[in-house]
Amino acid sequence: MTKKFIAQVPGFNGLSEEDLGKIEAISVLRGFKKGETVFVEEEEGNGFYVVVKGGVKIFKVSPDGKEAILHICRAGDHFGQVAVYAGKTFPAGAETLVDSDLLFFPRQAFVNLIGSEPSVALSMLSVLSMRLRELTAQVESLALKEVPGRLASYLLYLSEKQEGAERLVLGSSKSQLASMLGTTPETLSRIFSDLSSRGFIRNSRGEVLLLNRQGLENLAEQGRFTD
Amino acid sequence: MTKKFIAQVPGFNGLSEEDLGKIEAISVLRGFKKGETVFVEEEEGNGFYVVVKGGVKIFKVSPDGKEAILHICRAGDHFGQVAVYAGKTFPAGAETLVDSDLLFFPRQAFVNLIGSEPSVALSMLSVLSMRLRELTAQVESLALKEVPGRLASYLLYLSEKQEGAERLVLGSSKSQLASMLGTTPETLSRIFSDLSSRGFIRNSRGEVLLLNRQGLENLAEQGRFTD
DNA sequence: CCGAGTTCTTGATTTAGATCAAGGGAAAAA
DNA sequence: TTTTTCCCTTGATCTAAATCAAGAACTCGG
Repeated sequence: MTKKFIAQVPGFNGLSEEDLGKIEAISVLRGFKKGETVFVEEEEGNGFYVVVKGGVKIFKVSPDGKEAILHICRAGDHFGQVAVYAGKTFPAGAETLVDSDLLFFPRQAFVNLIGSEPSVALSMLSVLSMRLRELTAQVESLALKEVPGRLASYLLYLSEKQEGAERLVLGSSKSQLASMLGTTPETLSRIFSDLSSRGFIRNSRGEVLLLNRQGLENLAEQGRFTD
Repeated sequence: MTKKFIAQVPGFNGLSEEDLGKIEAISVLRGFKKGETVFVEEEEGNGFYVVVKGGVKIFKVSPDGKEAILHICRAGDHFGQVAVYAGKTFPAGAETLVDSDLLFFPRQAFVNLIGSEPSVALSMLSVLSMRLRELTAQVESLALKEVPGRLASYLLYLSEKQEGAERLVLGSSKSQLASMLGTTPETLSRIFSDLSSRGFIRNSRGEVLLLNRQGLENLAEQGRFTD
């Protein structure tokens, strides 16, 4: 039953029936209510997770309570692997945004599996590499782009994830989005209305309509308005 | 001859003599002059590198010429692996900072090796995971800390890499350091003199003396001055 | 359908840091 | 040594974005 799901998870797809069976055998399904903590930063990690249903934010908090969201994981996304392969602690915290089902993979069992199934190892290397690519883009955004440029990049990224749709679902509150882009809700709100008045987007109830993709691409590329 | 070196590379150490021999067999040693391009962003990657001697900066550039340095690789560091395991292009550019010797590992040969040697696969997962942890810290710094906090974090990180020394070698120009911290040379210079006048550090010719580790740790943790 | 609690927007003000603009010093070349 | 070049520092100004402060608009439980 979960095997059918596992066969479609990025990083597990393309694996043999046999591999899938072994993966399923060691996995544990866990349900979480909205707002539950999956793990906290610095916690010892004895396994990693894959989202079956729902959403999980991966985040860091500063001593004065400000939050930086590193990633929002959706169905099919892996998280918490770093603690499995290196060090032992999670580099960030994880909390569900909505009621969610997660598959848990215990560390030792999964490491054993990798040891005997090179195809699984290669898949995991690929998953980690893609995450690395995304984090690289995030550092680039924060270091080189102004907030409007970061928002444009993010909207285009979302559109890509949603099959290139012009009408896209934000899937997170504006405040959370602000935390992902390294800014505040106030600033983000102003930039949304600026982009709207420029005719780049239209924005209503958690949905955004891309009206000028070219303009957004330019803004994302340049990192700021060029006029 | 390179085998001796390989045996000490993080990610390869701890492997059997046999594994090391196979790794050596597929590696190619390449020499680079200072300032040479190893690869450019978006280039197709047909392998990855390990620094034997020297230093390599991994960076992104914005259209208006500003540079964000993601990492400076030193002896023993791996780079360019993302292109081997996922996608095919390098997510950032790489250029030598000094005359450098690099070991190159061709994609297909290395993937084959991983397929037959699970221990190598686990080592690579560990290397990628550590990189992920570092990038996570970088995003946190950029999103949550002010420049003085980022500098403090970086100095402590360097000190750790240099066996906890109080006197540490920056190993890069102030301008490069500014690019690593997501700021400008002017701002960095001001912050160096501020930290000096507060008695936190002393600074001369590429060396920094940590005079108040507690103060720096506090600054790094808080992300800014608390007075 | 209504009220309580969020979350979002808009406005006024402040501020960290970028930018612009000269100097000053150390290293490399001559 | 002297000159050239590059990098670093210091100063003055400007600006993107944070912060502070109300309102307005959704959301949800009753």
